[in-house]
Amino acid sequence: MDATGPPSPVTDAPPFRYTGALAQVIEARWHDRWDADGTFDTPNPAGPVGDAAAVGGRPKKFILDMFPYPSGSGLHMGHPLGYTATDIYARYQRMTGHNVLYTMGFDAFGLPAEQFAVQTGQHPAITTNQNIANIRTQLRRLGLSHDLRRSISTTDPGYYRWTQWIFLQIFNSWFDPELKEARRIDELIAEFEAGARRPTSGHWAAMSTADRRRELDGWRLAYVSDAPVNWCPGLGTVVANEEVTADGRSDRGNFPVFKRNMRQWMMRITTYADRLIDDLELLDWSDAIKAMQRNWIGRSEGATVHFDVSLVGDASPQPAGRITVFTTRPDTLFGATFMVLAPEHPLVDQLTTADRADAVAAYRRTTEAKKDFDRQDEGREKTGVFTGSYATNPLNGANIPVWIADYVLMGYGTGAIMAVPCGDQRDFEFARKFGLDIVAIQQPPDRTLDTATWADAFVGDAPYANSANDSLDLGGVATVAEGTHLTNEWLMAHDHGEATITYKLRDWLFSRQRYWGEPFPIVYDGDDNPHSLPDSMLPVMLPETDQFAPRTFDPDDAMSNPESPLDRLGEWVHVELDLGDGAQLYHRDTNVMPQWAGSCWYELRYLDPTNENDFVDPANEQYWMGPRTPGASGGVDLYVGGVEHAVLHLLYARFWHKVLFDLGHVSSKEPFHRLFNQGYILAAAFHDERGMYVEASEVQGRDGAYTHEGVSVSREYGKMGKSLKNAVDPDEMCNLYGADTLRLYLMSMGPLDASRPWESKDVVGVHRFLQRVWRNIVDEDTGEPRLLAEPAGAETVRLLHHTIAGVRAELDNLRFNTAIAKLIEFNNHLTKLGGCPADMADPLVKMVAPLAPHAAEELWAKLGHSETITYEPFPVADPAMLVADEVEYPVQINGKVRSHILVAAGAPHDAVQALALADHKVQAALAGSTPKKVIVIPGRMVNIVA
RNA sequence: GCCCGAGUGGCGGAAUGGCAGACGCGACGGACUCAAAAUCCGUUGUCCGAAAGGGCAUGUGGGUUCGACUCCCACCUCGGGCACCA
Repeated sequence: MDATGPPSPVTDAPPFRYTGALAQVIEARWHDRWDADGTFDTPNPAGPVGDAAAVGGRPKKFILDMFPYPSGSGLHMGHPLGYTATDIYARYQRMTGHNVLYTMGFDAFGLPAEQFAVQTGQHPAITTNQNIANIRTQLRRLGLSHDLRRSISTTDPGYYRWTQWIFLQIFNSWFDPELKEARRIDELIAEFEAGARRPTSGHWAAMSTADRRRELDGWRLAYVSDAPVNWCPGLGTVVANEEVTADGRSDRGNFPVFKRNMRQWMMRITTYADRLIDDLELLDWSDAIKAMQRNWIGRSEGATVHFDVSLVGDASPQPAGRITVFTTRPDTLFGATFMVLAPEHPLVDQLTTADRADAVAAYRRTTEAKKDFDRQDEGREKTGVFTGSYATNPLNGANIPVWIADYVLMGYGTGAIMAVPCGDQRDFEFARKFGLDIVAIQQPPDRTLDTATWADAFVGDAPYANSANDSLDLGGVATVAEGTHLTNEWLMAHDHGEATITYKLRDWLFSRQRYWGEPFPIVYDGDDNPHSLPDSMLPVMLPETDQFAPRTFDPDDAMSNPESPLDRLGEWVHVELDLGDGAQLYHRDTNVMPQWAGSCWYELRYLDPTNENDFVDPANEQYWMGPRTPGASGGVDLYVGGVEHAVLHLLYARFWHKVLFDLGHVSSKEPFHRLFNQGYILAAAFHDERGMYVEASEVQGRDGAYTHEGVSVSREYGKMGKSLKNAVDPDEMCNLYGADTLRLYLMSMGPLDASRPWESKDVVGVHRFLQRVWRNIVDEDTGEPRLLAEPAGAETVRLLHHTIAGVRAELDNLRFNTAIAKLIEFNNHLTKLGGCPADMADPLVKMVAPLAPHAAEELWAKLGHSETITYEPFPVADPAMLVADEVEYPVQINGKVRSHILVAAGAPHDAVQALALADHKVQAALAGSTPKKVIVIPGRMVNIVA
């Protein structure tokens, strides 16, 4: 590749020139100093690291990174990108008087550590700790101003004790549909006992203990369910919907995933669907991420409609029954000319007539053979079979055939649809293929009502036709919204349906058959009823074993069954406990929690990392997270991380936080008030003729042609990483230039939220900048300060204040690239003066400090200061210095700049106009003609309309 | 198909509706050097021109405006997300 080498070993360079080598000496010195002094320790209002006096009246800022998974290959360049941004912001906030909470933890449970452990035979705890130690070293090297006392790892029993505790909070809660919030299960029991609420079936007083237990389990926010889940034999575990790719494979390992009914833990996240959507309004997140979350939750308003149908099943002759469908267009019900059920719909057996039995069975076999993702291949020709049964259209009494087809999915809505071929393209195609009726119920512009002439379905507002019965007439209705409203009222009044909202979001599958995760704080009695363990028995420690490999299967063996590694540990599984009814035998839950569990609440533990009595002291939570104004969300002030967590971590964490809020454990409605998604780092990647990637750093480039070991290769750009073999190691960059240069380069590449291509040859630009700042202040031969004795002139002072105002504005808005550009401009000006005037040095170094903290600390010390620069006040621009005595106005004629005039600042409109018209270039351009109009924008420009 | 976002020099990028191209890389010229690297100074959108100066330029086509990279409409291209979602 075109990577330039290091600034080559300098033999005759001045001894105190700012080189990569000197930078590393300086940086190591300040890392030690910061550690020794506890420079970045941040006081809490309460608890072990509490110091109310130190907190004082300062405003707070909680600045958070998405914590890393401690991979064996260490940090990749995307980590320093986000971490540098938050560090700069944190340092800037400290210099503007804020009490800043900024630290880093490790999301250390999960599949890769376990898979590595299986490969090497080493316990995952050992490799995890080694990796964490390695990454700590890397983070330290970057000069990140973390409060190290607050660091956590999700694998630490002192941490996962509280993950288990929060799980039990959720387990022992239910969602009150009227109040739309979680409440303690005790309160539900009290409501049942008082008769204030009726159980789903029966009367509480008359129910057996077992029935009561079942009833309560049906309300819990965490529950065991025997529902269809994603079973991945290749991984040997079930996985969440969010972990299955669009083509039906596991996002880790890329194995096939099968829908199977299995007994698993679920979390009732669906009860929070509306709040998860509505509260997005309170958040300072990008529209893109908000849209992704809304899209994933998939709220869809419409109606359920019940169709009477004759059931022909042979079990017991059923005179009549009902098929319930969901539709977003109840107003088109008059046009429903047939119905379609998903092939696996439970009513299909009963609906299939004897003469259709063979055809239906054959069709169901073909669809079963296909995996979910094959069925979602859009554009595929529609397939389906008639069941032999008919339903009645409730609006017009029409007898309409009931079909089954795989374009209807069991997993959405009710698994059945009313087909309105005139108004739905899929139904239209199906009707055309199988010769079913298509009745127009709207009069589209440019079409006749004869649907035989239609090429496709019509969707939109248009006058209704064929849409009236004795009690409902859509004749005069103009819009879909109004038609929907009227139809819904009719359905309600005639007991044929009601307005309904459905969601794409499913409940969260929360158990995994792995070893390296949090054990469930749950035991089962002899009847397999789950019991929560009391807080005093937490943490449930992950048992020691050397058999941590999960049982995996042939990736295509859909009928295999999961076997958790913990199942094998009989001595751990079977326990005698006294849970209040005397000592009894129980067996433990042998699942572990998914990797997302630990990251659902880690920001809260940072607030109070060593608290043994509570997951966080409420006083600390209120101080750091609490809403500052009534109705606000509260939460972390700035959360920076990659967009890849848009619907996984960010949805799960919001859900847990909301439960904790409802139960009164936190004062903030949302965990992350402001979210900023950094862009990806891209880099050139090279592949040979076979499409195999080659190590990008070994590629030679000449005249736009590239070779690797003599073989011609092609260039492309892609996300920097191992898979494209184009990774650049942060440590390597630190070795070449020092951490400050790497930080500046990462920040100067472009806006933080944009993806940007890494170009190693460009790094030298910001390195030269630091070198010039250094040289303007320090003598390269002696290492002593060499400031210009004479004070800065008016122009320099004015530029300084412009720079201060600009840099502040850029840092406030995370626009680090332009902040750096403004500093370079100011420093270039000083360079032209021949050095830094004595009165310019302090403000310059302070402005550099958040961006390049090590160099700034060193310069600050050389300028005679003994304290760290960390808490020095950031320079403030003098407004008086921002206005010039004279302003240069561009003078446009018809929008094109023709001349410039110098005008005293604050000159009146007429004077500016007169000066502009008197300008000789303007005179020449006007050539004697009289301007039609002259526009003067004060302080900006003049435009003459000729 | 739907939902986000982006198209500006050779490259990364900068511009509250007000002088397009800040800042950096690269390139070119020069200084230092025996030489090279490193460093420093200068030039650098493009076309015409010796110069002064002028023409053309922010994906394409329209529009609003005294004035548009910026706002509106349509389209094209690229990136990201979702998708037989009823």
